[in-house]
Amino acid sequence: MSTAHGARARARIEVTAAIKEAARRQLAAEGAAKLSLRAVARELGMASSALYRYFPSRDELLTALIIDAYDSLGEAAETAHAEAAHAPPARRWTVICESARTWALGHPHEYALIYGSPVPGYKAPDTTVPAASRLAFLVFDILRDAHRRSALALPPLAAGLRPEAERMAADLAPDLPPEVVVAMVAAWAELFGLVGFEVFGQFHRVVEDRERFFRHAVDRLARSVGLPAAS
Amino acid sequence: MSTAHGARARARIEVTAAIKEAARRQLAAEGAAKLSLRAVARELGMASSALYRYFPSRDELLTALIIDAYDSLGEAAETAHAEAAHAPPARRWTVICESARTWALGHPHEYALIYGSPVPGYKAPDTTVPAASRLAFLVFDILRDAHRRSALALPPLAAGLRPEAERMAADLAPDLPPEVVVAMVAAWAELFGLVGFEVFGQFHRVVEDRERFFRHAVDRLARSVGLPAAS
DNA sequence: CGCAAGAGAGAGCACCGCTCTTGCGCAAGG
DNA sequence: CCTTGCGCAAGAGCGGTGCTCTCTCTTGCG
Repeated sequence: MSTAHGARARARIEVTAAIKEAARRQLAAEGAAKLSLRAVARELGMASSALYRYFPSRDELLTALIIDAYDSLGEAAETAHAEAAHAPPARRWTVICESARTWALGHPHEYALIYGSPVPGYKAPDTTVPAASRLAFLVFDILRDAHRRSALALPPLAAGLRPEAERMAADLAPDLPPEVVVAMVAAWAELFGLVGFEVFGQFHRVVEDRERFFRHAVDRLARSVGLPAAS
Repeated sequence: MSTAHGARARARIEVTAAIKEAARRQLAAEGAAKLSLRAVARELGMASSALYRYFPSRDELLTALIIDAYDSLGEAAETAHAEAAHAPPARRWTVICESARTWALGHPHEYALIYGSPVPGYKAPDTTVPAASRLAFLVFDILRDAHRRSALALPPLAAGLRPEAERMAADLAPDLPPEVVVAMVAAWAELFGLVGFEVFGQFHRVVEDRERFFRHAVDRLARSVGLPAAS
């Protein structure tokens, strides 16, 4: 089905890639809301209607860009993490957080696409899930590793939250203590709160030394999920 | 100039309000990106060009909606806080966080407007700052109160961050310890990470008992800024 | 080598933000 | 009371959008 049996198929793949590339360029320049099929077509020197041979709608093109964005972020984190693979868990957590921040700052519009306000009327298809999960896998791996070495302090857990915590753990990481899973999910959301505030300019005139600030906050997040202090 | 000398001025005020209301309705239905002057005009039964008598551009209308959103959120939080004015600081923090979450869940599109991805090509004017500060004032008041009662534990602060911490404290709350200011700003961003993830659907199939989860996370945030445990 | 399938072009629909001009009607001033 | 000036709405129009439909022409597969 896929593996280029034929020049036709190969040309199709190339044009598809060119479209995505032009779209990504436009995304970076203007943002998702201003992504325009006509402008992409103009840039490629083809009629706007011709694009519909490759993407059935603007939304489908957006989906492709979303998946690419998740993959780009995931790959950035994986690469950064690989270099610190043998560092202590807390250090690996920091590395991942910082690579996420760096990626987000370098690709603000793509970040907005995946962690910003959802595009109204657009429902992300399940196709995006695997790409979106890459980062999470990485983090849970770190926690599992720490847990295996018994280097994980159990965060406190409100009594009333225990059933939900156990449900979440069963779904996400059955081999980790529910306390850790809950703390991790919260830290996850909080991490993207920090990154989002910075990327979206909410720290303007508030935080100046953002790198250090982020590093500090992420350190404290690590502690909140039970990862021992380290740097 | 302003104070209703004449039916003319009053009509103007009413029409302005009607436009904002219709726009808000459309915002809730379609999102900020799809907010269209023509649709608003259609809904009000007037020519699209007539709207420009009231708002010089779509962006100005957006600005008005943004200010209203900040005010609406601020007022919700102030009302909730007033009812708990004499509770211990940690409780007041919880109340504010929960009112912010409740407001955000009830006004997702307005939330996206002020804490989501920035609208491309739109630069928020300084006019929005006062409205945006209402919530922050409230929180700093709580911290000041706790500090006055010596009920504030100093959060740890990375040595390298101290200069920045002192700069931030001087800018934001000179009467609070820099450690607390830094922790508060981080908690602030983290809070909106939690709220944003919930509002934008990122917790779908991950967290089910979101109310309790949020409450738990916010409790831990309180502790992270030095507010003593309480409920 | 013939021909169906695929690719692109172009016109057209309904919508968008925004501008400029025109003309109506209200309200205050003489 | 009448008139005049101004606030306001409307309409046409510009350049843009996503998307559809039809038509032509190329191309590479059987």
